[in-house]
Order: sequence, then structure tokens, then C-alpha cells
Amino acid sequence: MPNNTINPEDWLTAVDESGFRVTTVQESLIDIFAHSEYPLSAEQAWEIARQSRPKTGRATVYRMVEKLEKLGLIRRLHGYQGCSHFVPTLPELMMLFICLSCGRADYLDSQPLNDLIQQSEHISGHHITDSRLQFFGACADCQQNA
Amino acid sequence: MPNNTINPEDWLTAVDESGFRVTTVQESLIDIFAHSEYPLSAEQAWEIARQSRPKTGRATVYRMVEKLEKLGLIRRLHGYQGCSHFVPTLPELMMLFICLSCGRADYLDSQPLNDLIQQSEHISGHHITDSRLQFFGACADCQQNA
DNA sequence: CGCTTATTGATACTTGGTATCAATAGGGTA
DNA sequence: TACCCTATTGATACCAAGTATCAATAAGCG
Repeated sequence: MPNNTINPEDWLTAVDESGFRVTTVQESLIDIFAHSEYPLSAEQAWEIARQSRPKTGRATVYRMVEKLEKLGLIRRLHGYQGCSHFVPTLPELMMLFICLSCGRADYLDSQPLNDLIQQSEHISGHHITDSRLQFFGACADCQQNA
Repeated sequence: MPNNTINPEDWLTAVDESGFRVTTVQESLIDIFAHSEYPLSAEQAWEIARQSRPKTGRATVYRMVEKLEKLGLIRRLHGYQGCSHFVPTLPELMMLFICLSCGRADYLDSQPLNDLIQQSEHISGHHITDSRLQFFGACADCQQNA
């Protein structure tokens, strides 16, 4: 995952600016999601959070996940170990590839998807306001090591 | 939904040929999914099934949904009232549009998606074995009646 | 028709997620 | 710094979707 393009500071700013208080739990959860190499479920994030902050509550983690998703900072993966895993959002890279072998997500340039949306709107007459595209398969690395 | 292209007989054949016994419950459930105008959850299918066959068990419906999904006869929708609704599969029409106003699914020609997959494989080096594309928005009808 | 075995239905259970509410901690003000 | 107000938190209870269990039932075959 291209962590270098994800800045936890920006997430804190986004949470702050959306009218919420920024707390230490939230900081720790933002850190966990922003730095994870793999998609995380709320349950997994809770486990990790308790390692450094044992009293962290389950509901708090679920609430934070919901908040981050609503703010568009994380994005839910569907069809990979259920539908409860999240990855950081990278607005220009909305086409997600998930490797079924190593579990890592790769972000692909979303311009081709935007083109496809425009084309589909034109053909069907529907007005498309949201889309979800996920690819599954074997990543370049896993193909080599197979 | 283009029901005219879905043939329950073919589904029964598919279930039969995959080594399962074909029973009356299964026939009724296949009918329900193949003829529904809207995406259905297992729970909803159970409700409908009990109207004509009151003793139908909940687990049976969940089992049948699982079987139909594994055989590729129905496909799960994600992000529309959760992730537990299903629509019949139309292999050449794998791009799904779901109207957020009337709830109906429309199937779009999947050739542009196939092209996109090829292009993405070429650029990324990943081997893509499965994909999921869903559009959300307002269908042509609902735009007019708004 | 009767036998064998897959399927079924009732029920209990698990899991992922939500609601409640008293206790806690931000952060603004004096 | 100390105080107050209120959003957030954590513990717990709760809920809903889905799964496991197992005796009863019904396909399909000889």
C-alpha cells in the first residue's frame, strides 16, 4: 500500500474541521489505519489499539471507523474476508486491486473508471453518483514467487 | 430487470448437474429469485417463500442462497442496504447499476469492463481473476419523475 | 414398495455491530 | 491554574444476520 501518500496529520485536521473533538484514542486509531500494510477490520483495529492502550473500548473503535468512513478517509472493501475491512482512501486512486494471495491492496489510477462512468451514463441514461470497483487476483509479486 | 433473459429451468438444470438433488423448496426459491423485480435478501426470500409454503425453514433459504451464489446463478450486491441482497447473474452484463431511488438494478454490457480489466492488468502487472463493479445513482425513469 | 442418504426445519448458537448510560477528559473561560 | 460544560469514552446489554446441530422428512434407486 502506498503509505507515503497518506498523511495522518491531514486526517486529524479533517476530523477536527468536521466539528469533532480530537482525542488521544482517535489519534491512535488514525495512526493504526493510516499505517497498516493490510486492510483492517474494526475488530482487528481494536486488537491493535489495545496493545498500546488496553482500556480502549470496542464501541469506540466502531464509532471511529464509522466516522472515518463518513469523512471519506477510509473505504470499505467488499468481498474480501466478508465486507468489514477498510483501507485508507486515495481520491485519485479509486480502483482497488486486492491480492487474494498476500492480502495487500493496490491502488490504481481512477481516470479509466471515470471515463467508463461517463460512457455508461451516456449509453444508459442513468445518472451515476457513486461507484465501486474492485479487482481480485494475484499481484505481480505473488505471481513471481509462485 | 431484464427477466426475459433469465430462465428458471436453466437454474434447475444447473443445480441438478452440480450433483445436488432438486427439491420443491429449491424450485420455489429459484422461482422467487429469478422473477423478483428487485434485489432480494435471504430474509426477504424467506418471507416470500413462506407465503406459498409456510413451513419453509430459514436455514434452508440461507443454504439455497449460498448454493445459488456458488453456482454463479445469483450475485451479491454490495453497499445497497448492507451487503445481503442478491440479483440474478447475467454473464454478459456484469456491470450493475442500482437506482438509489427505486431500488431496481439495471445490467450494463460488460465489454467496457473487460477492456478496462485488460488495460489494468497490463499497466499494473497483476493477474485479475475476478472483479466487481457497481454504479449507484438515479435511473433514467426516476430522473424524469423527480 | 422399501432402503439409503441428501435435504429439511426447528432450535440453539456465534459473530459483527449498535444502543445505553454513567464516568471521563477536551478545551474554553475566569 | 482551576473550573465548568459537554462531547467522547468504556462497560455492558442488546440486536440482527448468518451458521451449526440434529432428528425428521423426502428424493431417487433397486
